[in-house]
Amino acid sequence: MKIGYPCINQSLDCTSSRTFRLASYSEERLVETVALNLACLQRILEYNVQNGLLFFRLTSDLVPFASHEINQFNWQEHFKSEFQQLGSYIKQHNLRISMHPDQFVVLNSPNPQTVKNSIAELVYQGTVLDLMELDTTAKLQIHGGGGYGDKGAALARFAEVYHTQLPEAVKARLCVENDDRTYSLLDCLHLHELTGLPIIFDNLHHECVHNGEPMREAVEMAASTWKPERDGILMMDYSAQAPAERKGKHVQSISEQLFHDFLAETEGMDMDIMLEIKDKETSALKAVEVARALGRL
DNA sequence: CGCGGTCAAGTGGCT
DNA sequence: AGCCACTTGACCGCG
Repeated sequence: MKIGYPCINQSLDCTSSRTFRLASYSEERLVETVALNLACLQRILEYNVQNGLLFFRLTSDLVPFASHEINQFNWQEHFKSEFQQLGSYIKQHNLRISMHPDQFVVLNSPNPQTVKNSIAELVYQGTVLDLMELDTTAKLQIHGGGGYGDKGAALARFAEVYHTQLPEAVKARLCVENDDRTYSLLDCLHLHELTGLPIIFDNLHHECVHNGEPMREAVEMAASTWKPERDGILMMDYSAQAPAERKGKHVQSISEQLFHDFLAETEGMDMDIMLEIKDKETSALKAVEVARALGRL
């Protein structure tokens, strides 16, 4: 089991998510920003290794406007050795890596332009992992997309796009996550049957939208969709509901008791856990302690 | 130099 | 009908 946090480290004085406005786009600005982002990413990875945080999600902002038509620069070639060195460090320390294309990536949209943009974004993020020379256990996680009033038809459209439009390099890394309002675990299983995509499990989303499966059973169902030799072990997002806030909103800081309870409920199961909690590595470090005390790490 | 409106992109639930 | 949240704030113009 590996534990981690997404994208941003609040203890360091750098960010790998630097970007700029489209209006101020220039090649010079792009090169400068990517160089700073990659340098910061190396520092974050070193922090993670030193602190036993072996699972990390790379920010989508590593290369600003990477899938936008304004960006015609060959950043892949220009930063080839930097990516390769980052990948080498990742492999050397046996880190698990994921990326999470944002809400604009909708493979089942009725709008062909949206689908096209979504695929371009997936190609970009897959390319980052390819340039790092990571195997296909490094994943790209997306949601099912919109429901459009007919989830069955929407999932069939997703599968159609998957089979006819996605490059193999993307398909090999893609996984789909249950979301907190449209696609439940069972809906994702349906999509898994249509495509073979592994399901990345989110416990808080499952609490929001489910079909009565107890937590342990739900984790087992998601885990069964991962082919160990291709996908590695189950990845999951862990969070808890922010008290007195809108349903699905993430807590500020981990409840060690709730996390302990979750680990107890999934005793004997192996998975890598991404903590989607506002205070980032602070909670991740606490989670590592809880897992260690239970002999899970 | 700090504040706050705005930022490439989609969707659906809530007010 | 418009706002908000989403895996994550950061940028930049203005006072």
